[in-house]
Amino acid sequence: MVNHELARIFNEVAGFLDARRVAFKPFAYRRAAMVLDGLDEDAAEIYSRGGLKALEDIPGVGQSIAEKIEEYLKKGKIDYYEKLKRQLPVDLGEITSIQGLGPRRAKLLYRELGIRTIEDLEKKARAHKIAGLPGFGEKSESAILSGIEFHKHSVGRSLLGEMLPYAEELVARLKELSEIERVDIAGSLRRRKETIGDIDLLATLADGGGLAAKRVMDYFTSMPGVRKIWGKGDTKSSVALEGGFNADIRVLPQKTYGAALQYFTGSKEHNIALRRMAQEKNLKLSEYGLFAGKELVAGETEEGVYKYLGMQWIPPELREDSGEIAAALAGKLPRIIGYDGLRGDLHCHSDWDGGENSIIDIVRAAQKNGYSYAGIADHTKFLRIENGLDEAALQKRNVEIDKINDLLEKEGGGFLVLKGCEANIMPDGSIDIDDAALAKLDYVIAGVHSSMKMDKEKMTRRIITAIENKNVDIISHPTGRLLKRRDGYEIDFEAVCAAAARTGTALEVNSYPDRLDLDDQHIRYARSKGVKMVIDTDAHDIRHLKFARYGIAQARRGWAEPEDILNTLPAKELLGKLKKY
DNA sequence: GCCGTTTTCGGCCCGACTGTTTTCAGTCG
Repeated sequence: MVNHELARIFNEVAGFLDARRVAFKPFAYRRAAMVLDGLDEDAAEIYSRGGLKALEDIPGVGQSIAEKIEEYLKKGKIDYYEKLKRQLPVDLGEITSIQGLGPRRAKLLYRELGIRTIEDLEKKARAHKIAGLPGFGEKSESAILSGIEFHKHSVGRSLLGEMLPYAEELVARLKELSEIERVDIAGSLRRRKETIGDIDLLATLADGGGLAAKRVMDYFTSMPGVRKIWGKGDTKSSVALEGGFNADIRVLPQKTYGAALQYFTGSKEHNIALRRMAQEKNLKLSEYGLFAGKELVAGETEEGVYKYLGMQWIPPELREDSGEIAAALAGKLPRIIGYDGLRGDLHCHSDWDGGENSIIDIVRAAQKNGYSYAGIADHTKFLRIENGLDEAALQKRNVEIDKINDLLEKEGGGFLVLKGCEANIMPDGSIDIDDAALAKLDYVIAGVHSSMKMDKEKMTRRIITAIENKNVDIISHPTGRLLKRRDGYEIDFEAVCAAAARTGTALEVNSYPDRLDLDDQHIRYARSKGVKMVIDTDAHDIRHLKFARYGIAQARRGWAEPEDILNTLPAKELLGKLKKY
């Protein structure tokens, strides 16, 4: 998939243009990057299918960008981008990933101090060369240093939402090989952690011959997208892929495949606890099987291993040594929500607030997804840049939704469009739009989108005030974190949960790949306090509806059962469970 | 650079916040 790389390049081009104060073009390049990133079809396929014309049919891609994509596909690089990079030889993508640094300041740092990379930046900041530059002071310098610390923790890990589709593509390709019987994703990716270090694949061979294994290794190390081969042996190979991922494959014997899958899925802590337990029963557990003395007693399947140890099979999402082993021994694992457990999405942005798709397009996509309702939660007026709707516009949109519901009824019913919004929680906890307008909606989502640097006490009071608003049913992305970019705002989550439980306000599990907010720990705490949740995608494009599985994964990691998640219910029951006033 | 119920040119990308400033530039959502 070249889309990801193209998106990265176009985002960087936008940054270079920003640095030179070029107007409007950066916006165009960023839009094209965003669309490319969300595309299902590879740009290379689109081009081979329909040439430049087909590329220009991509929303946000016109003649100029289409030609640059063509150039990239033919030459592997884009002259315009290379030229911009020569003129400002700075790793813009990296530097601007530090909070508070954008293209303009990156340019200044290069001109004044020759800073090109994060390493340069850290050196100069530690040497106190940055405070004193025009526009920089003591606070900027220490903010840069703490931004670098944050960056170090997240570097080298990729988002689940980037990695999983890529890994699934690898699995599909490997399955085409006649030598291969079975391929699985293992490791933290199988456990659906929110960020992933690398892709671990396990496979068994159809006939088990050594020659077949060699062919699998040859195939794996010469796949398109392989940038570098770290290692290549008879049963294990390791490669670096474009996009910065590493992937490993191991070929394993069928007889003990389950034990290997268990071992390589982890987590390490889960495995240590499991091995200790096995030891107490005079058994020995390793990737080669479960042994009583020298006799192999289980190992062909994972289920067999767990069963022999006297416990339920544990879903990979729970394997973190956080109580799942005791629960499995007692036969009391939670009946966690399934990946097909949602009946609708309550957080879709339509073209009314600048999203990509019309309401009817969202309906069709949601129907295709097997949903029985879609909630349209457009931004409200405070968020001007997101084209937030004011009272009058919201009312007009409601009329359109009524019309669409009439149409759906004529088609035979069975699908409902719900009227919602994603309102803004102002610094004092009030909502940016009139109560009367909110009261006309089926439900109201409210979220913090501004003034995020409040202290903990103020931010907590702000969110609780919103929770106590009789019109607010759901709090969106409750902690505000952005993976690999910034931590959430400071809040007293226990107090927020107490208020949510008291008022019957639901908290959102936002499925957007860089949010996943609430996270697994928060979900687990919230459900322990009886707080209801909804799993939403925050889709700005119908292609984002498929992000739901990342939110579901997070909920599973948080031990959530269907009863904890309101949008596992049919629309009528769901509306009945939302806050009453 | 893209786009078109303002249609092939002329709009589009606003407003709050922060830190550095005494009136503003840069960043962010």
